[in-house]
Amino acid sequence: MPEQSQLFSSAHSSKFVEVILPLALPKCYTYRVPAEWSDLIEVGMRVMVQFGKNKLYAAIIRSIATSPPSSYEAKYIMDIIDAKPIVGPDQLQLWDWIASYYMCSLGDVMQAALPAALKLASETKITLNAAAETVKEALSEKEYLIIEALEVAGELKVNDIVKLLGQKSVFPLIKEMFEKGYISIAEEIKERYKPKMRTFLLLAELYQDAAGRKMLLDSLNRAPKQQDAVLGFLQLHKTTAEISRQTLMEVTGCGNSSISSLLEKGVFVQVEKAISRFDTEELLAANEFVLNAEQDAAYESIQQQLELKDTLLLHGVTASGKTQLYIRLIEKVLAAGKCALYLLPEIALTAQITARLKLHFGNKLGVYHSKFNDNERAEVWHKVLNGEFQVVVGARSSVFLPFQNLGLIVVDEEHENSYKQYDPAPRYHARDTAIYMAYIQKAKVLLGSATPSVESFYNAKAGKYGFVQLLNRYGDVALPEIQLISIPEESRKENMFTYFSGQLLKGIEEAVANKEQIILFQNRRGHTPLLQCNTCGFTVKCVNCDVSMTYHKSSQLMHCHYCGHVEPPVKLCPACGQPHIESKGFGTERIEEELEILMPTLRIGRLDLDAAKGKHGFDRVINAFEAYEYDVLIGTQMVAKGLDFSRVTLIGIINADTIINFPDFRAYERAYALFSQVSGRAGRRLKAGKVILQTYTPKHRVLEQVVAHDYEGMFMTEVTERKNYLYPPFYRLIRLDIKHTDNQVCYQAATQLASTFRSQLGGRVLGPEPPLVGRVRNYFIQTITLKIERNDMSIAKVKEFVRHSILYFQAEKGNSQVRIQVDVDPY
DNA sequence: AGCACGCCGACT
DNA sequence: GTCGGCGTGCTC
Repeated sequence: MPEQSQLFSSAHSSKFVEVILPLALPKCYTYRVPAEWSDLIEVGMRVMVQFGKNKLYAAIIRSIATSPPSSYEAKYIMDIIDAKPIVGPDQLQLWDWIASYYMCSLGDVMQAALPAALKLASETKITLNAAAETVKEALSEKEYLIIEALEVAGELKVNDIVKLLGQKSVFPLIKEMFEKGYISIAEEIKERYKPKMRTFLLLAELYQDAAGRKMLLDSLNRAPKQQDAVLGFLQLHKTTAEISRQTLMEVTGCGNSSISSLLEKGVFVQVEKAISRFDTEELLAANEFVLNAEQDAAYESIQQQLELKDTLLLHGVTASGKTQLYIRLIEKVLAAGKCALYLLPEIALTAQITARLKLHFGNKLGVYHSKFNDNERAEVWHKVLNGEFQVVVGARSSVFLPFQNLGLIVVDEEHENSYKQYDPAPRYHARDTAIYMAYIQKAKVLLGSATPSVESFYNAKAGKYGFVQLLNRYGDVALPEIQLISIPEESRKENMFTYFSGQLLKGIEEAVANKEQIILFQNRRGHTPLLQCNTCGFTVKCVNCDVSMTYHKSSQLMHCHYCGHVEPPVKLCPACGQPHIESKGFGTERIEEELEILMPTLRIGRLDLDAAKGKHGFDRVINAFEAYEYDVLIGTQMVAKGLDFSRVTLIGIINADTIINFPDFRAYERAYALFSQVSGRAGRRLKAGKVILQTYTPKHRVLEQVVAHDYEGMFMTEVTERKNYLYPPFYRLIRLDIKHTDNQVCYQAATQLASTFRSQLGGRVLGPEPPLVGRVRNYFIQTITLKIERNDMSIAKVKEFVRHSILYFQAEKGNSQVRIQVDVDPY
């Protein structure tokens, strides 16, 4: 890399770019652009910059200035990566909004927004210095180790050396070895997006006409394989303009060597070309569906209301044909020359819905979610950018795709909490982000759900959103009948067989006899979630987290579901040494095991996070169930989401209580949604389905509402509760998690912060208190919750105050190791 | 994030 | 003494 300061030291008409770095930094940085490049740069392009000592990053240009910064000398950008911007001004405006609304840095937003292949960063590579002759005797032990490893591996990363030596600070040593001339150090950027290449064959000029072809074929009389290849080529050429080497081999069945000979003879010429990763050869004719009268009325109403309102809630019972409405609306948007985005919760992004949309939109449709690899995601990004994809179905992160003229965003299953990102910042809600993006691009938003979130339903009722209902299932299939089973009562009647009531077992038997299928729902994976000593009461906990270990039968190990730590199961109590370890509670594996014992001929499949592991694990189980290889599918939440099996007539909910009793203000809402959704899996075609719901509290109001399919009833009671206890939609919540490896330090930090907040916000501050799981991955946690009323104090002011308080707190000595996470609108 | 610098305890 | 850990501050 040339010394830039010398190259460009006389520049006088340079421009200055303010860039976003893909790091959690509180502000943006300004770099100088060499004069000869100043006409090339545009906002939204990536530039390569050096940040700090020697790290290189691809940064996004946020703004361009013509005068230099006053207080420091700006470094030069090293390169311009893009010929055209990869994000538009609308995207950058969205990033700004997210950073301020969700209280995170622009760098965090950039990390979430861009597909990995577009985020370049250098990596320090260490190689042997070929010029140096190392005298092995003169080396220290560590130097010797490194050089030996380099001789074997060729190159090492800094992290490799950390591992090799088993020590943390490794830089001084590397620096010293570099100065002695033993090694070379280079910052390497790997270009991560690679277009997919394919080799195509062309027939040489000489053989283009009939005479030439005849001569060619005659000359190959003694090489029948090659003759076949040429004949095959000519045949294909009638229908396809470009013939790849691979296709020709597949079609004619001739080998690599025949084609190589033909290339050598100059019959074929070979060219490398970039091709799309999303070949949609099988563009099937769109199957025409007709909207029924209710859908038709809904369609008209949606159109009308969207003239006046920007967002509309479509409340449609399961299987009422919402997807068909979405497709019609998207078609209309496309006809007007605009784009559409169809958001789905990650887990529901199954082949089923994607295939349906593909049928309608063919190669205008892009699919975007985390199961795709880096290159595929980057390709979707580029195709949205150049307008090839006018419709995208995707999970939450697709709100970041670089659309320029969105007409409609559909947020399907609007109530799903997986729309809220929790783990790395930005902790954004894709539904709310979509609404903001639609506002930027003057597009409309359609929220759809059978069980809308209380917030959205409230907004609809209040007239803020448009509102349309679909109250009947498509084809007038009846809603499933839900039967509550009281576990205590059945136990008294001795009608419980381990976890199954007599009614449930009978239902399973009947369904199997009718060649129908059953889904059993148990919202807990693994075999035994709690191992407890019968003698002293000790429970086996994770070494890193404050949760009990779950025994998994499949691995024969105890797993921590929070940090992934595994251990062999204990035989003796670690506290008292007695061998009386008792298994308490049950997960999907245990249900499977017990059902196998009760009904040995049953064909049972299981679908949970463990079974769905691997790239196609999920699809494999689903496909097997669909192909009737199982009678019963046992699963967690996963079985509830958007799957559609025609043979399923019975749903069993093994135990409703853990979900209802979850300590969270949204627990009832979530329970209602989950049970309704699981129930909706039953009887989607001709026959009405049945749901057997086992519980310890059959009189619970939420369960009564579930049985009555009374969404509005649930909504009304929830709204009252929310109003009384100061929760959304009446109040806004901001949650702060304070984390530290030392419980005492953590508590003190949280207390200090809480009192700072209280000085301004008074009773709006709750806590600190430890959350449900008080320690995760060796970090103790304290939580502070802020409840801010909607109409009084400006939320922006509160956020600014909180941000300042945190900044001030962390600048104090001794607080730098305290981690503070802010979660706006927590879920 | 990642790297330098400075302070401090535990070893040759 | 000095090596290596940890806390702090800064990066255009």
